Amino acid sequence: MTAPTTAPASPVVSEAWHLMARLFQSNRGKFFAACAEVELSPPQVMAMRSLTREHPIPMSELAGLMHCDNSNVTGIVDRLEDRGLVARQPGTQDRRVKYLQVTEKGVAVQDRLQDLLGDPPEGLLALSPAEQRQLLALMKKATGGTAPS
Amino acid sequence: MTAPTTAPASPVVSEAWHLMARLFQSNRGKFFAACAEVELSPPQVMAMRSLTREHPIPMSELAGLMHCDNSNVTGIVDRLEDRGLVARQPGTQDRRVKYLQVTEKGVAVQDRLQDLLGDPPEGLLALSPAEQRQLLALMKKATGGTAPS
DNA sequence: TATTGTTATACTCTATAACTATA
DNA sequence: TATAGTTATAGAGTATAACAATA
Repeated sequence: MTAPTTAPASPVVSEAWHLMARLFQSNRGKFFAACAEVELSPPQVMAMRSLTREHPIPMSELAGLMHCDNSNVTGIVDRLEDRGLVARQPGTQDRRVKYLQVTEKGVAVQDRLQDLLGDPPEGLLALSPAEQRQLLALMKKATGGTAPS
Repeated sequence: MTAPTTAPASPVVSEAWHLMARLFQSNRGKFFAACAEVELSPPQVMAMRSLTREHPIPMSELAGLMHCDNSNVTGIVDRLEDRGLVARQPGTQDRRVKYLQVTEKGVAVQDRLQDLLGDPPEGLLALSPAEQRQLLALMKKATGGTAPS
């Protein structure tokens, strides 16, 4: 990993990336609307979207996913816990770590967020079925190296 | 616009969108690193990325682009102006509006940010030239409806 | 001694409402 | 009166450092 094998970006893929970025940018309004809908701040929503009912993770892992410090997560989780959306569970092996358990109420919020945010932006729906399959194949290849965690 | 003509999302395009979102998510680390590099906060970086030297825009337009209130932009622009990256220019026609002019120093920061953030993520570079052209064609179609402003 | 999560601090972001200066 | 931007205020996010409990 010391020598980045990164091929230089061609103008073609650079423009494609730029347009992809635009697609995301134009989708941000939907994200803020969803935050307002569930009455959570954007970081709180990102936290809820990072957690799963099946696989509780430690505070520090959530901090990593959110690209912020452990100390920030303390406050964010405090507020989510105040609302009854998540619960801290001390680990059985290492009692320093606290696992984040999504509550029933939290799962309902997650489902609502999925309804609000899961659908692709309209631009993608304009693609024909064949083009949609093409796009999926390309994205599978592009994310193939990225482990699905 | 009252009857959304949105076709229901197929599983195919939904999965494609999900993978696109993952590509963006895995790119966020680069964004925060770029913020640290230029010593600006994420909102300040977003503001700098929203402005152009050639086409100054009013404060309120920047607020719209950033999906936040005018009053937030006041503080963000205050700090950018303190650093000499932008300048407020009162409009000649309507002296209430203030146009945001990027300074020389601001352009340098914009160029640096483009270096740090303009390149596509590695996953896209793994695509063959033919696939890259395919992706570009798809993105052009998907963003075709979205006016380039 | 090292690590997980919390607390303390200072600064920034955010929404809301009240204000000013223009129009 | 309406609008563009500012100011005031309170709550939330953020990085950093110091700290407690545990390992």
